[in-house]
Amino acid sequence: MDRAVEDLTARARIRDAAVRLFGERGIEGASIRDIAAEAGVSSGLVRHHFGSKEALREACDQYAKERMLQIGAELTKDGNLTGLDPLTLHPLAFPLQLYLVRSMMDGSETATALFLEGVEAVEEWTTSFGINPKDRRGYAAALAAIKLSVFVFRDQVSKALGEDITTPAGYNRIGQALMEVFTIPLLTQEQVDHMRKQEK
Amino acid sequence: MDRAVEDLTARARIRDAAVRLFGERGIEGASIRDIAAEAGVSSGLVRHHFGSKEALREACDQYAKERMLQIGAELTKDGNLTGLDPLTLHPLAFPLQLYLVRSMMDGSETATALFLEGVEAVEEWTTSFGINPKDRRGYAAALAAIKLSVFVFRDQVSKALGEDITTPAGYNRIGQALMEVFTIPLLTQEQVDHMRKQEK
DNA sequence: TACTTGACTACACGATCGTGTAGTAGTTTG
DNA sequence: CAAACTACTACACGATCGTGTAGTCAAGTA
Repeated sequence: MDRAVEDLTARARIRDAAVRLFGERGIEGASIRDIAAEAGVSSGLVRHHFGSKEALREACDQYAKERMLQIGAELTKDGNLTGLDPLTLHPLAFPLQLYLVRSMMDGSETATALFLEGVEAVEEWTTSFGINPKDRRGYAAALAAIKLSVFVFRDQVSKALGEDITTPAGYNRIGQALMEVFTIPLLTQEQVDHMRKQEK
Repeated sequence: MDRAVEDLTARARIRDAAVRLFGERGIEGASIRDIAAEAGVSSGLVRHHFGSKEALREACDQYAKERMLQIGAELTKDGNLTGLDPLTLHPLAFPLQLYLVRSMMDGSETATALFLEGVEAVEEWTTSFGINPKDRRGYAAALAAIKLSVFVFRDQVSKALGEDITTPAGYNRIGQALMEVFTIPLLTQEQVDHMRKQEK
């Protein structure tokens, strides 16, 4: 990050603090006073700049979405990312993802829209790479959810691995493991068909 | 469910209401008064039976974990489940999963312990089925997280599919899609190796 | 200089939170 | 029969919540 914290405007500091605290503690769990303290301003200034807590949340939604798209564009431009890479855990995206997941779980439309865009991106990716599942949409939705899963349960996964997956080393390890999931076929088509008949 | 709601003791009704509301709104988002109203009792009775909100949460943790293991045992006993089935979305497990995920995100040790047990179960499953990833532990952790992913983003996935995945029809559809993820290899081993070199 | 405007703070408001206290009704127990 | 215990309610407490109001201060503008 090339921006020093003290160089940011108060409004930006508030927004960054809100994304962080909302993401860490949930929307209900982070108070305006907490956010103001984190940003080093009075609680009244939060209201001055954003009007209400709900409006602050929407501003965070918008900002997080734009930043995520921006970061995604930059990383894919360098050509070192495929549609499957766990961009999710990239240091720049980390607090934004944390926030967006919380916001999704709280029913945010903006965050949900970003998920849907992700599904469509995966859909196009499978098409262009010649992957043809029977239910492309369902397949893409499952993959989009999977891309976020390791992130949502980062604490649990870290504990299982005995290694913090938010560090570069751990991030690489779980990334490799995730790749292996997509490399080793766990089931044969016959098994899947057999299961389908059994289910209801 | 063979138990009628009105037949449950007040304590059980409170616990069920707490699991439901904690799961839907998060721990901070559900007040003791909300839970009491949902259970049809006074807020004082919640305190009488559980002592404090934190103690109520721990009781819910314990109950949800036991019920999940119980349900899992019953379903696998019938022999119509493999280690990969999205038990996650089973009607019986649904509110429990909802709660456990929220509890995990709030740092619950009991819920995290359940996740770790899930990782170990997947580890044993891969071993007995002759699946040999380079990092078995990491592989199992990724799979454990994936099993929960579709569930966490059920609203988003439902919206992407235009079909509620908590209904039997939608549940089958996303289940099939998830199976396909494990059936179609997305990457070759060479691609994975190539990626590994690129990363850092 | 006088006026406006935007960033910012201090403080008080009603509501709601988790919790504490006191007490009632019904059953059990000696 | 009296004492004890359990399930349960009503109500009040201090703290904290989001929000509202009033005002300070600095910069720009006519």
